[in-house]
Amino acid sequence: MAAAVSIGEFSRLTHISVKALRHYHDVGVLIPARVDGQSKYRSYELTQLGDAHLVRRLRELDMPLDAVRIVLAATSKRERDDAIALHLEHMERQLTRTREMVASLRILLAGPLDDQEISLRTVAAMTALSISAIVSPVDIEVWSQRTFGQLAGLAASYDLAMNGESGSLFGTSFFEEEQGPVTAFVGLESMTIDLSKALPSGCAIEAIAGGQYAVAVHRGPYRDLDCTYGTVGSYVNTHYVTAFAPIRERYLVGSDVASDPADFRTEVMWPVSC
Amino acid sequence: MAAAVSIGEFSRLTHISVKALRHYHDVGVLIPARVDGQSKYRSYELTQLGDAHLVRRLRELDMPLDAVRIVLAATSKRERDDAIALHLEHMERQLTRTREMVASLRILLAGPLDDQEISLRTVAAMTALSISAIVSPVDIEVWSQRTFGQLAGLAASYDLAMNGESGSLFGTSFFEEEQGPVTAFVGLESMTIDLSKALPSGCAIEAIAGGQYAVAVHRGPYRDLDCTYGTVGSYVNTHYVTAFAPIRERYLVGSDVASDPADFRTEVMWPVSC
DNA sequence: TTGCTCCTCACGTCACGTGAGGTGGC
DNA sequence: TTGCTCCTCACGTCACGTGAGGTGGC
Repeated sequence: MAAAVSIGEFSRLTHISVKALRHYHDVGVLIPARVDGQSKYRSYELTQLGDAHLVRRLRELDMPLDAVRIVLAATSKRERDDAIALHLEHMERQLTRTREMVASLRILLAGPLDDQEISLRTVAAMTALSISAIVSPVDIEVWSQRTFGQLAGLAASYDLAMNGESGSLFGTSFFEEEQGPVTAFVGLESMTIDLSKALPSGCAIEAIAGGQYAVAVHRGPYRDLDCTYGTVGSYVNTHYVTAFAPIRERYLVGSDVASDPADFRTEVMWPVSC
Repeated sequence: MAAAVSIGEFSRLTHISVKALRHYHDVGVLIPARVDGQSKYRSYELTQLGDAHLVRRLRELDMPLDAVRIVLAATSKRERDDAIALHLEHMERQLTRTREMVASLRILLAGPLDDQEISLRTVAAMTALSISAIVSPVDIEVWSQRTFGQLAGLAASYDLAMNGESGSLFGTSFFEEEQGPVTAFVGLESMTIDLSKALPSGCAIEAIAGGQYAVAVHRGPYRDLDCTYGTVGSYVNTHYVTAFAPIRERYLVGSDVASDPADFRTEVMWPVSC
């Protein structure tokens, strides 16, 4: 039987506050070895120190308590390491995002971009291979990467000739409610399409509607798209009226051809009512 | 008079959710240019886009809304840049902390440290120059840096000969309640001390009590002190009883002599009841 | 007129922190 | 016996998100 200590002593041994320890007990992350039935005093065994030190580190890295509980519950060392590695990857992405945002902030503070050229364009309908889903802005970059990869793969395996166009449609709730319908599509050569093989669920061959759009080219990483949205949308709101249709992006230069996000070029297409 | 748009359109123009925009209105961060008296509909002017884009970036960088409000309220560009620079510095520290914690995690997962030698020591009282304050663990590193700098400066200007000892005392609430009394001290040569000049408030020449301690040397960054605390404290709890006295740290090798935290050496002194 | 947009509560989330008020153990 | 430690609520914090239930404008 290992030696047991009070919650206060355990706090000093782990550098975790007493309030936090009680909370970890409540949510089942660090359960005291014994709880006195009468006084409700908690006692911790010294063998729990390892877990506690791990919890402190994971929490410092902002791992959610649910994930921490899973790590501690892992029976094999391999399982545990995997769960942690997953979180570290998540943190990597976070760090990248932060770095990008700092860069983006510096650009914004440096002053407005050069006047962006805005043109009015009438776009015809197009046949395309598409995948749609409910996506939220925080996930959009990863989702797009994956989805355009899938689209290319599908087009190849179904022998569909792409016409080089690629774009996305965004339902308004994507912006207004932090999650909404997004359709990623690649245009197809207008040709007889063999659908003897059924497409996997979730993707479709469909007509992407045409319409009238105000268009500006966004240069740089996707993080800064809001500025170009502001420019194009301001223009439309000043001179025309926003039409009731999804906002559209058209990818001219993306990560498939440029390695540096600074070189990306994206057309922001804002629907205009005629 | 600039063109005005609805909250939904402003959301699409800024990539800020409608709920967030309403919240920013409530807390006075982004106030709509007009609010209809009857319908309570908010309208935003296109001139507010710049502020909104800035808010989005600052929030992505986790700047608190109170700070964001201050940035937007800044009248001069210089004032604004200063407020932002301050936050970026804060983020730098955050990133450093995260990197350190990842490293610390890897060490912890690599397995337990070599058996640490624990010795029992009776320490005599010592005359010291000290500064005390209520500090919380998140601030302790910065506070210690500053305070030991001050102590060295004071000792020099008051012609006090230091004996080379430096350490800190931690009240239990420092660990248990995430904030508590901390005393940083440097030992003085026992000599006649000239106190014709009064010491600045907050610091004192006092006797640091002696006592019996279990001691182990912690090697490496301060982030990992919890492990050594666990080792020493476990030892005491297994073989003795923790005494009612502050926990003490003694700095053998710190940032003044070593540039790499991996080379730091710190004695953790756990009070033992005799 | 129908839907869509917008509105205001009220409450939930996450990981604790902050007291208040009370008990147990040496 | 006195203080100290520990206990359990209940509520606060921060920045929104989640409905519910209702109104306004084209």
